[in-house]
Amino acid sequence: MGRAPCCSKVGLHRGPWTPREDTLLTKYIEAHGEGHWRSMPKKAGLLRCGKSCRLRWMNYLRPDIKRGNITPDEDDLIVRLHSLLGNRWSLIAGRLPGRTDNEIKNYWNTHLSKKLRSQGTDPSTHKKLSEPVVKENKRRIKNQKTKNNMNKKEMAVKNKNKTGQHVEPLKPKVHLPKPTRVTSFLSLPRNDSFTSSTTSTTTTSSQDLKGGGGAFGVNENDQVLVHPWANGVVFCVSDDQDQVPNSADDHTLENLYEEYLQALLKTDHHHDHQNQLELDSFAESLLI
DNA sequence: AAGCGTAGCAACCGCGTCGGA
DNA sequence: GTCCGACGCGGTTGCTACGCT
Repeated sequence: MGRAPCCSKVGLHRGPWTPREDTLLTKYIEAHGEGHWRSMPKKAGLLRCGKSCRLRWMNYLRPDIKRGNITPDEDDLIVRLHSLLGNRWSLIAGRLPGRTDNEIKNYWNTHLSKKLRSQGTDPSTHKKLSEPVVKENKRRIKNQKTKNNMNKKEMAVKNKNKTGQHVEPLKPKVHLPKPTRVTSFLSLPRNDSFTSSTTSTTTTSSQDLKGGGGAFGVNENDQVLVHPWANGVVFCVSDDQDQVPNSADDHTLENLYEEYLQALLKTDHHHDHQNQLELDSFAESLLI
């Protein structure tokens, strides 16, 4: 089935957001909450399409967004999660509170893929390359052809407006969400966004719940412990074997990853065929 | 100093999926 | 069961900053 563009381009602003637009969007969402992106621009007095508003909010204006450099721990976790999940940026971002999928995707494309290549690892397969590739980036040549004639002063002004606000680099503080009890396996939320599942400041729409997953274990009351950062991986099969970290103080990112990996590959030493089936099943669970 | 090439990242685009009518 | 609006995701593009020659 054909699909119409998300919005009419006629009369709508495009390109970098102005501080005024940011303010309008922020105030509207603070007053009315997220969601209803399609109708939001009009109600908020913005000449933007809903998609653009959503993107701006999700990737830049959200109050819980963590700005600043990716830490080595985060860096390492991204690489490892990518080896498990592939280019599922939203899932990876869901494990890095305060980071957005766009940010992680950009970071991967600009830093990590090159870093892995320089280390002799294929960034897409995470397997060793026969020859390390140091240089890449073919597309830039094309971009040069599109460069305009704007002078330095104009460029500086435009770039300043691009972000609309000064952002202090913050030292990221990685923390884990607490488990959430739900009563049914079938009702497990699948939520990419850690924040939307662990805070009450924003409304969680049904669409929000479609996106992610949670680590869960079944207790004797047939309840489930959900960890939004673990996306469907079973961590606790009984109360006695509860390996779920309760706070960031208890576990480092390394431990988090190890548990994640162990749960994922817990049958690693069993039959390959069975193991593959379980991995396939896990992969499917990510897609549900 | 000027031009060129690259890095970095915000924003856009198109498609897939979900859920209600 | 079908249609369609809305949303979310991943890939890609556009633009500025900056380093190198």
